[in-house]
Amino acid sequence: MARWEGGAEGRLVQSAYELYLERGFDRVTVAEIAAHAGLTKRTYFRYFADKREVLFSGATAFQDHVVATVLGAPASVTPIDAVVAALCAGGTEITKMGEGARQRQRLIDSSPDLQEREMIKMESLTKAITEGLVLRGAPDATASLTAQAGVAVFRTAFAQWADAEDPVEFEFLVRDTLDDLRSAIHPHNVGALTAPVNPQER
Amino acid sequence: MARWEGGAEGRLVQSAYELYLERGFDRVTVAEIAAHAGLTKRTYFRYFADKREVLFSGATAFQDHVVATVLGAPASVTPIDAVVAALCAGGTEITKMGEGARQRQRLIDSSPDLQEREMIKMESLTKAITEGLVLRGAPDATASLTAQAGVAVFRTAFAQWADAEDPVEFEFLVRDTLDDLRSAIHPHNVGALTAPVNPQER
DNA sequence: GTCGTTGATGGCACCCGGTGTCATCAATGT
DNA sequence: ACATTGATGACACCGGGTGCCATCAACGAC
Repeated sequence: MARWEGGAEGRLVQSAYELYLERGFDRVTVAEIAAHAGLTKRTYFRYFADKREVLFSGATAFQDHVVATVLGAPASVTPIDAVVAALCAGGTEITKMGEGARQRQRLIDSSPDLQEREMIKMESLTKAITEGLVLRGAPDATASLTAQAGVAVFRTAFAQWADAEDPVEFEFLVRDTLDDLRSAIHPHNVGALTAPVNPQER
Repeated sequence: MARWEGGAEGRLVQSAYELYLERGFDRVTVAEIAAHAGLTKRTYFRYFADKREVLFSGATAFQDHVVATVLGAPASVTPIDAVVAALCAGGTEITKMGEGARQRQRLIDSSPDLQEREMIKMESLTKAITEGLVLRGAPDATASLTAQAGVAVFRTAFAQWADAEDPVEFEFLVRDTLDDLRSAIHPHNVGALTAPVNPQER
């Protein structure tokens, strides 16, 4: 029996990754994960709220780290730069996990259920960053939009990193992505919105 | 028996809204929704993939409409303006539902499960818009970031509309929000990212 | 008119995710 | 030795979701 051998939570995480990667998320039952870790289904649900949460155990730590970095940025740094820098630093930590991080991302991308969960984690991250920016003195609307933009940059850059064949510096990807976003949003033709604002019927 | 009375899907949607709004999403069972519509649980799952999907039956139509509007915009319009104009037009249609749309949004905001589903619908919308922009000739990265920015603007503006006490013109909210995003992203201090890129330890 | 065919529905058994409740067992302190 | 505490197991239960087959109305062919 593995009972009382300690490290139950870690064993559950390990078992979950092994089985999910081997068979796919929806072809594994919670009871199997628990048994593979020498535990039972009931014990699994004492550590994780549901079947998906075991893959997001590090999410709160990541979020707290990012928010702390935002709050620690000098007041002279603009909100968007503070957010992007914080996400860049946090993301760089993740990329140090190397192939493991890529595997996890591929696993999440393979299941709609897991994508849903990742989306809401990103939403939670966005809201936390927004609060941090408000604490720094930014207006509510600015804070929220800045957080959303920063997270969009992070997601895009991280997806590129995970897809890349050869190892890439995450920081460079983030910088380029932020530049891309800026030029994509830049009002080349001022007032272009006003004229064809209602081209409804075809 | 309501069997063979037709309009089964519509009756299910109606029943779901009534019960969800009355008791809250997680205090209603699918069997109850079906019974309230004179049908059975089994029939419910022939029309909707799961318990949540009944609240998102119009999502694909909205998405298709937005994408079609993007594709129909003149080539002279910039991607971001095309996306925002399309989402503005689609959103204006939704706001015509009035209090019903607000009720639905409050319902979704009251349940994490429903928020997850809404997130993935927004993600689907973002991907569809991205494809549309690529068809218009935009580079992949630009298309994706533009779509994400546009959807962020839409979400922010719609949330403001749903929260507002007095009736507001959705188009004005969208315009203001896009302006806010632009100024939030604008590089006031060029190069601010390079210096404190790694303020990790506190 | 009767007879197949078709499509929508009901009924039922089943699996699995998730929870409430209580029993069990090891470690620890007195 | 004994009580306490905390983690675990065992079990019953609910509800979401599915596979499979039976049933029934409508419709067309003859």
